Amino acid sequence: MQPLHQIFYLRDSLVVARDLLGKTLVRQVGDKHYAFKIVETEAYRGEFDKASHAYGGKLTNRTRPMFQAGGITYIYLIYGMYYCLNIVTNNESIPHAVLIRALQPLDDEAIRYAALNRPIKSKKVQDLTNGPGKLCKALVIDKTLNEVDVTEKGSLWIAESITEENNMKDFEIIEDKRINIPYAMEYQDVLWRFYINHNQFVSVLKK
DNA sequence: ATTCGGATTCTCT
DNA sequence: GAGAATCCGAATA
Repeated sequence: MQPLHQIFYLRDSLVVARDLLGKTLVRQVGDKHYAFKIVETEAYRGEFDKASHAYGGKLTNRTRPMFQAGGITYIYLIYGMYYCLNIVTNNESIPHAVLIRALQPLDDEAIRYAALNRPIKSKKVQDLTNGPGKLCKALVIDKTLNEVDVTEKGSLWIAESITEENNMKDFEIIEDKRINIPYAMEYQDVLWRFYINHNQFVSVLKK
């Protein structure tokens, strides 16, 4: 299993958000690997996207990672208590990013790791990683993993899909509005959220 | 089944 | 000082 090359990320976040579906996110701690399938994403496009933290090219300490070349993480704290994981895309100085909204554990090891770090009452496995805040908690992703290079093996990286089905893109992609961006004016209704149809780990289904 | 509010703290003005 | 790319439990219907 090899990391996706940086070329993959040097494109518009709208394209990368779709292409990341079915790919494998690897959380590496010590000599252990925990593998998860990416099943739901959202594209944020800084220049003119009012939902983006980098709207209008706004460069601050927080948004700085988005202005780097694609292939690194952008992680921020939201509502004072949850982290969100984004993958920066496009070229340097174009602040595009893809929010990872839901993951599916690919084996029992991954499930155990998630359950250990995010104890919940629910018996449903889906509830461990079916949301952007949930998956960060379950995979122990916080600000210390900000600006991590996901194109090389390390604490967090992304690989090609591990199953033939996903490599063939043999699944239907649903397009829908992004979640919880009421302040984004005309951009709150664009269909920039993508998820794998019928996947049990998706956080919010289209109405 | 759907709606509502509280938790909690970083970030920017 | 305001507000946030969320989650969960409680209340309502």
